[in-house]
Amino acid sequence: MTGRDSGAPGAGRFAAPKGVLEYVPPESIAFEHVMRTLIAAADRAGYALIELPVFEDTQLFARGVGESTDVVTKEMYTFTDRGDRSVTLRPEGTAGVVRAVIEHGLDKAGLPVKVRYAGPLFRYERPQAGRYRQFYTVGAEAIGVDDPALDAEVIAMADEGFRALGLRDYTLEINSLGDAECRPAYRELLQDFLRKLPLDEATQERVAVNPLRVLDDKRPEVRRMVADAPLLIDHLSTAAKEHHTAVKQHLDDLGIRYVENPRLVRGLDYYTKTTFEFVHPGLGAQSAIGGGGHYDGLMSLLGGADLAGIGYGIGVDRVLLACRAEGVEPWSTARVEVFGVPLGDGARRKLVQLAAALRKAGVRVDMAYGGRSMKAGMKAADRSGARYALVLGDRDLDAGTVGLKDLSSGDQDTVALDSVVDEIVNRLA
RNA sequence: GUGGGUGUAGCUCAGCUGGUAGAGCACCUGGUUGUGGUCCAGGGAGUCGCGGGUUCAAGUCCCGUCACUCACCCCA
Repeated sequence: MTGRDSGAPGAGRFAAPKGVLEYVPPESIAFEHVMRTLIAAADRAGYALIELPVFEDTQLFARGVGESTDVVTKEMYTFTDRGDRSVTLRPEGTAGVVRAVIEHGLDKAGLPVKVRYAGPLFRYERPQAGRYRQFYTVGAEAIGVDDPALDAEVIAMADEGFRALGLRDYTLEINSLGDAECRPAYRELLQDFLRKLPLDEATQERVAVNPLRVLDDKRPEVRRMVADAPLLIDHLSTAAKEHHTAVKQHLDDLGIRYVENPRLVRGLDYYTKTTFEFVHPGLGAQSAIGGGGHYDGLMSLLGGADLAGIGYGIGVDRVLLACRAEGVEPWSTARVEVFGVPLGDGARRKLVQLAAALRKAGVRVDMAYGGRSMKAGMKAADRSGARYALVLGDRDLDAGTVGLKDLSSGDQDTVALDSVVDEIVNRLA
């Protein structure tokens, strides 16, 4: 069964691949609004677009994200191309950005390097509410300067994006994962603790390869067992502790509310010091609408200079779910501002010209096509969400006028054909 | 990878112990020979996910299969 889908409605037709979300009108309007709003927040802080491939050398992710992570061990879309290279659809954004920064020497031209990106990520998982195999993120990274103020800036950008959309019911959680000085010792301490617990086999394995993640287990029985586990926050190095304190100070200064979650661990190995997650209750079993953190070793690990970085990834699909859950809808579903309704061939010919002229003037315009009745045309005008209908018949044409109807009030004025573009531009201004 | 739920019109769904496929919404046309959002009338549209079985007869029962969906695990 390749490509065909005999189980889909209309058997024998093609269906989208499993686990992908598609945005078709009118939902796509909301999707695009969310995406643009999130991007705009990063843009205002001086993060420039970086446009990268959606697939990379498999080893980039294996090494960068971490061999022991779930993402690498079981969630990558990996395939061999015709040149016998192993490539992988990007499961996250940061590794590719760091690779590109190194490859193009962006870190040689002044620090920090501040870039943003937006697009699809891919993870081979069983789909469910808020979790898809192809999902959309908006991300930003600041690389090359190790300053808690940058951590705060990145968090504030995400917060600002959510706020601009009108979201309220989310919570910012923060934690510190320590640094190269304190993390190894703590790791051993934690392993010693965890090894004494009667954990299931899979979890014991996790204790061996990635013990921090056991702290983040959702299962109540595991939660109970690790309730008394030593926490990294109590074992931070002086530098990591200062960094953490400074980040919180900045957040306080900015009036950004947060809760400290000492068990917040992220699924990717490269995080150090600050980690954060924005959680929202309206996503089914998922919780994070965005998250990110600080990474000290990733640049050098991937062959670049020993520079720190901080970044976030925001899930556009999940933010949209959050908007729906909160009932916020800050986008307009109006496709156009003006809709032309012609009656007769001469009128249609003139309206085609008027539409073009209005578009040239920056007005969004559509019109009724297909030579149908005026009633059908008005119906289409109504559905388009336009504020004004331009009603033109051959009688008006002879008189050199056109009907300009306000679709919400129903009032209609007669306007001279040669001044109607100016009239509309003025009214919309 | 493991488990639950669901597949009937474009959408949301009804369809009882088997008996000739339905509703609402949407869409199209007309009522209104040049005016939408309300109302009325009419219309188009479904291999009832797919395959097999039982039966005189299957949307309905049985088996298989596929898909979707929710959840576990984990994350955006």
